[in-house]
Amino acid sequence: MAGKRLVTPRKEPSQRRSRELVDIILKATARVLLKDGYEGCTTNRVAEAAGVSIGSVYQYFPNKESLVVRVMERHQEKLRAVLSEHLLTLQNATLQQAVKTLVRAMLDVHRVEPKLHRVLMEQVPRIGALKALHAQHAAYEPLVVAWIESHRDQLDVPDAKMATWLLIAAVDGVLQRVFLDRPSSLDEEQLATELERLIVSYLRGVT
Amino acid sequence: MAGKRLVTPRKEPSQRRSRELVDIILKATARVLLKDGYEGCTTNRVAEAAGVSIGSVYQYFPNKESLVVRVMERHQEKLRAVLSEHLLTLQNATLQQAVKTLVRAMLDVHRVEPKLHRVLMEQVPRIGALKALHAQHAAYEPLVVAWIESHRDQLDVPDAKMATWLLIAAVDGVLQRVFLDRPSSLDEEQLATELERLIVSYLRGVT
DNA sequence: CCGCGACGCGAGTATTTGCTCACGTTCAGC
DNA sequence: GCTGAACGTGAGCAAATACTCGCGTCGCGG
Repeated sequence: MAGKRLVTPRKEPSQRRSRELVDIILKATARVLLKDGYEGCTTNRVAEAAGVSIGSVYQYFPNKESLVVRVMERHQEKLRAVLSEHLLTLQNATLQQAVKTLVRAMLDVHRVEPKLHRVLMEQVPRIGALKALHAQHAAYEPLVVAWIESHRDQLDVPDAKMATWLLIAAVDGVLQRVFLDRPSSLDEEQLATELERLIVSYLRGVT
Repeated sequence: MAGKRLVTPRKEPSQRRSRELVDIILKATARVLLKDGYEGCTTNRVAEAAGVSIGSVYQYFPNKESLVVRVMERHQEKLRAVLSEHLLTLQNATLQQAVKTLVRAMLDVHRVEPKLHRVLMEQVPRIGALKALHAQHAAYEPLVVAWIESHRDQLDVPDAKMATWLLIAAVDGVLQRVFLDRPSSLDEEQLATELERLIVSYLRGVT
């Protein structure tokens, strides 16, 4: 009988006023997350920050978790938009060019509302939405695999799937760290160059 | 006047019985973390799991956070022990050998109580202890930097510090991911080999 | 203009949480 | 064995939290 926790809205807003309300609530949630972190992000505080009654919040969100999940989803939609835009340009590019645009793309992705991104990555305990994030990453994998396989002659990669997984994990790990510690001494341009070197070296292989 | 939150014990256990008590409490905390996650890890539940009065918990721990912090610290002491042991062997090793032992070392590190490790990494919101972890990583950086610089003739690295930072971030990111998703299809031996390839390629450079 | 459903409100509730404190128990030194 | 300090207990408190519900308001089809 222990039903799962709902994260879907309990009522779909139909009139314009209510759709705006939902937007206001979500923006307030993001603000509270930034200001007070996840632990301090209570439903009452969100309602207050939104200038909205707590009852109104529960009209469209079944519980606290669903609020944060929706904020994450919205954020990731933006990220995906940015990434997709870049990915279009790498159809017929050289190895160097392709890697370059990919690295810049991922750096760009992390520049979308970096503070919110940081809080979401850093503080939000792993709620369901994180699986969605990994699933999204996984969605891009076949693209990269295909690209690698179509350039096999220039590369030295025994297992395209493995290489893809490894590269995505590595690059993502690096970016994660850059935007968590933000070592100010770190020049972003240099970082990009080195990341490119890392990827190209690995793909080209050595004897 | 808003004092910082204490994480140091409010009273040092002096007799043997009480020292054992502290140990029991910390082990119970770890168990509860595993079973109920961070959110579900309440002081009352920890006391119950330890078969100990809630009052006894507060005799040695000033608040809930300090419990988790101590668990993290203990865990990391173990990790550091494992890593240090491995690092001793790479004084005068070839590039290939050194990288190999390093990769194995880091894989080994993640095998110490992996379930606890996962919960700590995944669920524990970033409390003070995480900074300690990064500081610890940073502590090993100079070692690697020195090693790189002493092997400069065999390598192609413009900036040793940058390269070190990047490699540690990348490898750590990969391992993080391995032990979070645990894609069972992933052969650990193959992963180690590929990680070595990644590192060696980057350090050797390509034209 | 009317009526009804969607909308918005916020005081209030039930529960949970971290934590205290007054009191009983064990231990070490004499 | 006696004594005082260290230890251990758990009922219970103050505060916070997620969430409800009855009521007033708005807006759209007719």
